[in-house]
Amino acid sequence: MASSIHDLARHLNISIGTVSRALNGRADVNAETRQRVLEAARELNYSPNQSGRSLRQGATRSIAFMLQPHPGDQQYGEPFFIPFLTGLQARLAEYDLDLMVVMGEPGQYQQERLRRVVETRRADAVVLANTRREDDRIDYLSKAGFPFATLGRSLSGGDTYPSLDIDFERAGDEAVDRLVARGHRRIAAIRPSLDLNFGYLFLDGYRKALKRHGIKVDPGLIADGFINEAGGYQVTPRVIISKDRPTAIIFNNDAMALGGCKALAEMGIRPGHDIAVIVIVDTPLCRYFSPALTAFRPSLEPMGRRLAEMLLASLPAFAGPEGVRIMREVWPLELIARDSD
Amino acid sequence: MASSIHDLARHLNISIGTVSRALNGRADVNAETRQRVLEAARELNYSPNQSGRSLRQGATRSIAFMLQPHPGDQQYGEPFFIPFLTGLQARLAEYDLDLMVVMGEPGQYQQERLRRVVETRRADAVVLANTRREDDRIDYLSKAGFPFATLGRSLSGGDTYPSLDIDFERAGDEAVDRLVARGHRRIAAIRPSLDLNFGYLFLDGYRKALKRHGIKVDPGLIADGFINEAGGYQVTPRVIISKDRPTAIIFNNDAMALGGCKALAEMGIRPGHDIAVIVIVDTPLCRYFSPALTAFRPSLEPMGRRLAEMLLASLPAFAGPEGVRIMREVWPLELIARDSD
DNA sequence: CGTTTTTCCGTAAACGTTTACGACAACACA
DNA sequence: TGTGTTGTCGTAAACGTTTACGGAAAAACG
Repeated sequence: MASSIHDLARHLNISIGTVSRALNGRADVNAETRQRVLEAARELNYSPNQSGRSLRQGATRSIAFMLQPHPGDQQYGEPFFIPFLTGLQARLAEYDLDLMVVMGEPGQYQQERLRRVVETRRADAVVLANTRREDDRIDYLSKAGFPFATLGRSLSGGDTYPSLDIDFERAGDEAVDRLVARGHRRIAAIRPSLDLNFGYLFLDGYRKALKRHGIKVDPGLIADGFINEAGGYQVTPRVIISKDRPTAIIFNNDAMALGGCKALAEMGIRPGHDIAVIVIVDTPLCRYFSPALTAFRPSLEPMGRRLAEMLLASLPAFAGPEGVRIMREVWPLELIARDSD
Repeated sequence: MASSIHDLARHLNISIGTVSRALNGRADVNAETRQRVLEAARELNYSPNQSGRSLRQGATRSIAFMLQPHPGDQQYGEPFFIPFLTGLQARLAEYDLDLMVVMGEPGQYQQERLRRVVETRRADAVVLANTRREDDRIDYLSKAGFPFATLGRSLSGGDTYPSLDIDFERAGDEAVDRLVARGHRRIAAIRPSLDLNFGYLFLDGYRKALKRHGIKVDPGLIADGFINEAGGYQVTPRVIISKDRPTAIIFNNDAMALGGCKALAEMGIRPGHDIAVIVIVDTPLCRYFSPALTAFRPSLEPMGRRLAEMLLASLPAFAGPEGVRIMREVWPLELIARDSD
């Protein structure tokens, strides 16, 4: 069934060394012999066995994508990741690299799974998602000297690895800008309570913009909640209760925004009429919600492709003539103005 | 850095054969030696190199999931697949199997990518999604004798492989039932135009239920469109235009439903008021749309786990004491009644 | 023609495992 | 004591590649 390089060699009456060299485009093989080898390979339907290759070369030609569902995130997961994954795997495929997807149990750190991938050398590098502010996965990989890149920034590990993130500061900043320009002064911010770094980045931008506009930051207008619909539902009333009610809310997560809007509805407060709502990361849900939610949208598929490139550029085996480069990029979001603000 | 079985052997002054047997729980090794080996393995932080293992055993311990985006399906992909993938990979992980995700270019058949996986033996089996009515991927895998399972049914390949599908016939049937019970007699059906099998299955159920209720099937009430929002938007007016307007529409896809509702809105027809709308496969979008769309919902995460089990049961290396079994299952959907019908 | 260079190819080792086989010692049994 | 059995381990081959090395023939050069 599966023909090996030995079959080819026997069939052609030459040595396996020559066959291998011919197939790999080595210079020291006669043009005619190469031709014969290639023909025979087609004829015998030969493809190199990846396990043999991996063993000899010490490289598996596959990249692991570590996706960690947030706690409570069950039914439909993050729509966020499919387009990112699409881009990532598309670019990797161009380099003949495979993509392994490793998920953790929802809400559980995935150190074990990560260790397994690294120690059994199932992948040549990993891509981390759901980056935490302090991320022990990053510490582990740095210490182990295992190549990786992250989607999202982290305080861990220094500048030793490529990372690509969305510009949450700027999004927070621009959201405030937009709201202030529309006359709002009391602007609430709702973000996830976990150690997810983007919650901090968002808040930085939010604070900075308020300060620029001479608006005092009111801690009563900032709330943290579980990063899902229930969390948004639960925590939103807290910023509403305050005597001097906000006229606008910025949600740092789409699911939380949906839950928040539900809570608002129950309080008789209509987004887009009685209160302005902006969501920092757009998903299709924002578009179809009623009222359609104004949101900041990232370019996920291009980001996936880009992070693949950045990761490869950091790997000696794939680095171009300029040598290994550690790149860090922060990408802007695009404001999609809809009906909620 | 990476310690091999040789390092262990040298460290303990025993042969690599014994080390391997000890680690693999073979019977013919002294209890005390095994203890020493296990300790040394922990001490030297040893994990078996997967490439070496794969090469020797002729098995990679990884399963490929072939996900093929539909043409035109770009920004957010199918929210459908994340929970399925979660379940699939969770169960596979229990068997220490990895999940490789292979996507095709949107709208392009992925034969090439599939051949590559099979011929270079990068995976031990594959799981096919987006099953076509006649699917050349299935033909290829059957002919090649490569193990696989499918999410979705197909006419290709006979009953030689495990498959798990949603009961689209019954969903179509029940949707009609429900609408008839509410007084509707003119019920339109909109489905994808591609060769996707579920479009046919749905229509079977739809026709069967109409017949049971003594309602003649009106071809003017059935339309095929591109399986995305634009397709639904484009094709929905066709069934509306007919002189004797339908009072209800069943959409066989969530994206098409959203596009269809947009078209209806532009014609001044309000779902839930002027026309009843039911969607066959629920996604979060249906829930947040306004009006919230009544829809049939599958249990995707359990289905993912189940298909993993079914695939493994069909593999000699994993089959239990009953031996290899080829299972085919069709799972019911749950009706989520909302506001659109 | 002799020497050097180039071209091309075969040999064999190596990557890290698993496992069939046989060896040896200890033990049991008659 | 001789024979068979059992327990434990070492040896070596094998999986399918790639590649360092060396050698033979051909070509180039003086």
